[in-house]
Amino acid sequence: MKQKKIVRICDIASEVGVSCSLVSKVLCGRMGNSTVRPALAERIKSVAKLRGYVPNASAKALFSGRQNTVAVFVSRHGHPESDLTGKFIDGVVSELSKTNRRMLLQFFHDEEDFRANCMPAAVRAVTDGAVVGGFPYFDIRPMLEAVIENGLPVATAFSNPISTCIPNSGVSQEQVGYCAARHLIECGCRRPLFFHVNEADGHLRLSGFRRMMAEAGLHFGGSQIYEIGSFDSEEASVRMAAPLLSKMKYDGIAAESDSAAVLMMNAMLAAGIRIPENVRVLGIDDSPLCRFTMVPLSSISGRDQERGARAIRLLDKIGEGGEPENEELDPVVVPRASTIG
Amino acid sequence: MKQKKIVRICDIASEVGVSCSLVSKVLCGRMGNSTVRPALAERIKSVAKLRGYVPNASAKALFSGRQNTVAVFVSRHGHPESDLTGKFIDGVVSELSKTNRRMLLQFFHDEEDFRANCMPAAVRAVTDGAVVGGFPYFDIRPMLEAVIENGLPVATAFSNPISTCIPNSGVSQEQVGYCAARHLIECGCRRPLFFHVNEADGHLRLSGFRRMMAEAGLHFGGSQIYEIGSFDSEEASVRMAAPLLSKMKYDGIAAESDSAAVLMMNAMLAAGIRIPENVRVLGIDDSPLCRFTMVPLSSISGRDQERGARAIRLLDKIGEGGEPENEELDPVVVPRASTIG
DNA sequence: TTGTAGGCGTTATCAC
DNA sequence: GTGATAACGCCTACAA
Repeated sequence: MKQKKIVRICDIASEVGVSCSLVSKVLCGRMGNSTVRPALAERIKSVAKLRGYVPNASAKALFSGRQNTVAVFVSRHGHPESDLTGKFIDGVVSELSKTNRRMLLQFFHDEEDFRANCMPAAVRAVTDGAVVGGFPYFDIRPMLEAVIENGLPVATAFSNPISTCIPNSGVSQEQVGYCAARHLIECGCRRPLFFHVNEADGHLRLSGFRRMMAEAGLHFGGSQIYEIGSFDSEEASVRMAAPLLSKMKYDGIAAESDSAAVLMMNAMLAAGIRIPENVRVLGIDDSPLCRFTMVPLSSISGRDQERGARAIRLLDKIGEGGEPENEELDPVVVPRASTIG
Repeated sequence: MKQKKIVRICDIASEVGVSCSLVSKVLCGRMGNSTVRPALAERIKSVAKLRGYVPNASAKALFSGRQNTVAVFVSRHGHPESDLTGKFIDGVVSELSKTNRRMLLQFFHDEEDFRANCMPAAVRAVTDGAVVGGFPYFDIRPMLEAVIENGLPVATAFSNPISTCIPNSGVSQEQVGYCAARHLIECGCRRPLFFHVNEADGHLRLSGFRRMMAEAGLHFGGSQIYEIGSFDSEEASVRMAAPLLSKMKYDGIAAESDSAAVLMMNAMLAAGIRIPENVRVLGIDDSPLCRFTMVPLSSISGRDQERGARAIRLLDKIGEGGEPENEELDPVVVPRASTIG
């Protein structure tokens, strides 16, 4: 493989017949106290372009002390079908590419994993900052704070901030619940059930749901809340729930995940219940699978892609010395046939 | 934010009272013609560890001329629900992390996009190689070959190699078709339909399917092949197909995507057809959604995660001067209720 | 308006 | 056994 020579600043300098420093100043546009004849500047630029000059990133990084790399840690939680991580990474990548930065991507599964793989000192030496997204493991908080103490900016993209000193690109889980209830009510529901996951943000969603129900003057009692345990056990839980449902009176279901919603929907359809005529069904996450269910599933989107991009911007802000800021996007309803027929 | 001082080799050297070069040799384990007293070596290592020394990646890269970064270009094709890119990236990341390398990730959607965003000269200066995966756009082949001419190793993870000078981590599409037919036959099918996508590897899958049918001595005529156009139009196509099906005689369906399979399955279930008792249904890609369909969907996996890791290894081989090698994994059947009841 | 010198952190070579 | 030195490519004071 014939390794074509990489052109350096001094190659251009000697071709044009000027000094390296002049070429450097012209090419990076920061002339300091110097000036150049415009014609010469043009000449330098055109030769650089002609020879395909590309600055050596390592040398730049060595000089500037910046790595042009951001560490991105994502916990791939139990719902691969939601493609939350894919959307998040999409957003991060598109934002980073605007400024020609690279990504050090690492997946983790729990606190232990995080400690072992994501936060070794190397991160400090190889990156300019870290963004953490995915499932909000509160246990990693002390580790993140330690990293910040070390001078490395950190931002999170959890639904809610996990530390006052870490900027977070979030989405209001209370609003998620509120939106869910509002949408169901707008679609005609009067007695919805809430499939509750006793994890992370579940209680916020539930309280938002309850708030909207109250605002609408509708009854929402304990019997309308069905606990499905953790996400991991949802499949089993939903199977157990299905027969119970026949004894209950309800005209809508809001589930805390698309998968739970789909499993329920499938069970109801199998039992001859019509969706959305008899029961409206609403999920959370706007998973790709929503388009392919027996009745396409309405869902609430947490705008993960946008939050990925925003996390990077928040990171940059504190990198420039700003105070940690939190952003909170409002979730949006993505209506499909399971609620609007 | 109190920026804790980053410790360098010379900090350790002065603390221990030796020279930088000795510390460097000891810490990176390459002593050249030198030797050290074991006790001193221990001392150096322990101080380095104590102070949390981490080598500066930029300086190393500058010296060695290597960037410790691999460019990863992925075309996010039309099937986000399959999570193919997620699996692929997972594999790539896990392999890269073994050797402490970073990733420059870029998504592209078509040839034009690729030209504009993925192969600018910068890639050459910032990475040690590039891996391209996702949907196999043949149009990018000349661009990749040009990159190779420039001395940058490239590997692909397309189903089939697109160039003799580019190593590929593939999966036999002919085998995908063959496996699909074999699985259906093993499940009792005698007259399956094949939902054919006239794109990329469709013809290979079809010929593999046909081969197995022939081996089994079963008839497989043109009326058993239903063209659903491109992936983009599959939703519409399948909707049109559904009514036609009632007039056809068949006991199985192999579709070239999980989504097409699911759409068909939903249509059949709605028409009162029982799955798998009346018709066995099989998809391709082993998408996350397979677990959540009305009847869980059997599917053929192209082992994308494994192929991501292998692509990196192939890249490393040619980076070390090896000849381009192709690997071809065999697909595997992931059986679920839609075929095995 | 242009050039020179020094430094960023590391490593390999060679001298002591 | 250990240390001095140059080099990797770029950038910025400062000198001319």
